[in-house]
Amino acid sequence: MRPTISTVARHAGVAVSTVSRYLNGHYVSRPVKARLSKVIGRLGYSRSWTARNLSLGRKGCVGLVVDSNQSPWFTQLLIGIEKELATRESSLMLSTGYSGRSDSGIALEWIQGHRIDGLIIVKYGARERSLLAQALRSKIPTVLLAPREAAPNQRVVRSDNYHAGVTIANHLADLGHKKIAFEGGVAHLDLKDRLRGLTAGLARRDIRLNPKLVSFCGKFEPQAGMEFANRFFKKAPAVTAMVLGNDSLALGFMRVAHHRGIRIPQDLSVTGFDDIPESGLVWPGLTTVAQPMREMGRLACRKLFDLSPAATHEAIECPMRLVVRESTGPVLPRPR
Amino acid sequence: MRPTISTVARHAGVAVSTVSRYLNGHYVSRPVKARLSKVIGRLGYSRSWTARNLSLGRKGCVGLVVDSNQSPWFTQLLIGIEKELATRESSLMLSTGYSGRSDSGIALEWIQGHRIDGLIIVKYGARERSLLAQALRSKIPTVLLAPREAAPNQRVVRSDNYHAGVTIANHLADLGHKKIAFEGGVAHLDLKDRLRGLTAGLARRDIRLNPKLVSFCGKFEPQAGMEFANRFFKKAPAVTAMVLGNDSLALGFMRVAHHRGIRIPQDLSVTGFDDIPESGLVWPGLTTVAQPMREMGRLACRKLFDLSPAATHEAIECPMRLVVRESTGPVLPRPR
DNA sequence: TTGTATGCGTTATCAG
DNA sequence: CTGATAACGCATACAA
Repeated sequence: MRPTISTVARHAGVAVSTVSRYLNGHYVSRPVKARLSKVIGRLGYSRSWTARNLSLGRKGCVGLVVDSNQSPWFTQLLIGIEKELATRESSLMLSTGYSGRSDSGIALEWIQGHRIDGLIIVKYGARERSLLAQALRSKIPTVLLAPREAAPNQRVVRSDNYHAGVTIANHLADLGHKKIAFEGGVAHLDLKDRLRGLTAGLARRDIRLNPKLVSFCGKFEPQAGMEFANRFFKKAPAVTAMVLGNDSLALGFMRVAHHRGIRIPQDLSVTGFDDIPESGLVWPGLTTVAQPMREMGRLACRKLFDLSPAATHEAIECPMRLVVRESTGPVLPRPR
Repeated sequence: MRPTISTVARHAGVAVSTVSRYLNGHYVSRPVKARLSKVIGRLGYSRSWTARNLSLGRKGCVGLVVDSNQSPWFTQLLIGIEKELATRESSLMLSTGYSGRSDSGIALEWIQGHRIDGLIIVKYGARERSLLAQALRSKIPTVLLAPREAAPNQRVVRSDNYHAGVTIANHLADLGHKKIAFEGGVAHLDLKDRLRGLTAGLARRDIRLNPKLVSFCGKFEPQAGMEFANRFFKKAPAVTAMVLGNDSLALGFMRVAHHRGIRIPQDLSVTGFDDIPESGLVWPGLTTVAQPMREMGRLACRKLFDLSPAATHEAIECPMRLVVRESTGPVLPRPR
């Protein structure tokens, strides 16, 4: 039998309420304080969170919902969240969308079972709509981290995709590129912003992004990047730089390029978005724009616990940082 | 105010105990059953896990402790664990070892705060010793997933590293390799097993692994693989195949190889262990031996809830699967 | 400053 | 089959 608060009370010869007050840093006389400290140490007592939460009417847990295929994103995000959560005596409950089902069942049960105080949904999209609806109905604070689609009047933390696009535009323009193609993957909010930024950034440098060289293949996986690459190289458009909608696509694209003997960046510069760990691992390393996942995780927690009305109205936009590696280079005079 | 069990009882005109019995599938008469079903649906009632757990004297949560730098491993592992946990009305609490501290503070608090029913420690090593000790003291069932060091009489799930080594040995021998080098990274239990298997497997094919070509650089990161590669290529030993202790090292190694113009696999075959996602993403793809992480996660949960004495004595060893990609090829006649 | 009493939402043990 | 009632371990008005 583990010692409970009443065990402590008995051993110290006081009432449980006194112990409770002691534990919560309220009024206790010096001598009693000393005695309790001793008894607690001797018994190795510590509070039961379950009981404490029940009494306080809270859960001491926040839920995190994330698609299972986001592995690279993931770790950084977790670190940020955990660090912030530790401050709040709260811990993390996790659900990856493992089930092939279209809804996020586990998280729904969290809500219905009153197991969480708040919810963070990563990359909110169609599959998570019913989840968000349920959270709203149950009045569980929810923040959308890098949502894929708009959700009005919600707590949102995202990265500044528009300026990321501008950044890529400037980088490529600086290197002398004028013939540029874009393949975005899935036409989500984020991706549209990236494209808008790219287009605007290039325009500012008097470069026009040919609409015929802009596409969305509808997927995000490296495999999709490979398939796109095969189509792309078959047509072999006169292009000196290829902008992919994210790093996964870009890595798949580069893999095929190597296979076909295309030299990067001499024959073709390639860029991505996100800066997943793999991007620094391949050769040539992928030039990309990094999302500050760790920071975003941390901000998501803050916003979750921020009950001011402003929280649900002002989205936080984190700046993305250009990471120049070897996959981009100056335009060379000789043709491909 | 959310409906509680007594709200339901009142609306249905029965006692709370009856509702409880209904909820847990015990004896209830047909008419009452029907009435309760209706009332619960109308009220949108569902049980409070906090209260339920308190009453049942359990926590409804298992803790997962994992080093933060294991990202690739991670997702697969989580999927396996979650799937199994869902069966047991239990959910997952997560802690990555973010803090630079040598102990795993968050998990310690879980134990002390009685927040978890069980604990899974991934890659148990020196940093987790105090955590395991605490878990034992508190009698919290714990399973060690792919431990780095031995821990007698514990629940253990690992992969069969010895046979993985043998598998690599056979693969290379089949391709005609005789001059083989090995760099293991950190000399953990797993790595020693891999080396033992490799050595034995090669010996069975009458190939001797030259001890001078066996090393442990003491790290596991791609960066370490890169540093090792630089040293390796400076000495340029007469070797046709390089076996790295894990995929991260191998990827770092290959990156430098490319950079130096070494052709893989024509000039040098390279293999790793683990099959992290990146290994299939680079070109050439890395030949490696896959750990069935998903399955291991699932087995870890099973073992956690298995209270038979056998559980703590027989370690589960999962077979690893050879994944042949482009980084290995036959030995070519012409020298480097 | 300390003790008493009550509530948090369930489950389980009893009688009836 | 059903209904009181006592746990579960802690927090907090309120009274002393």
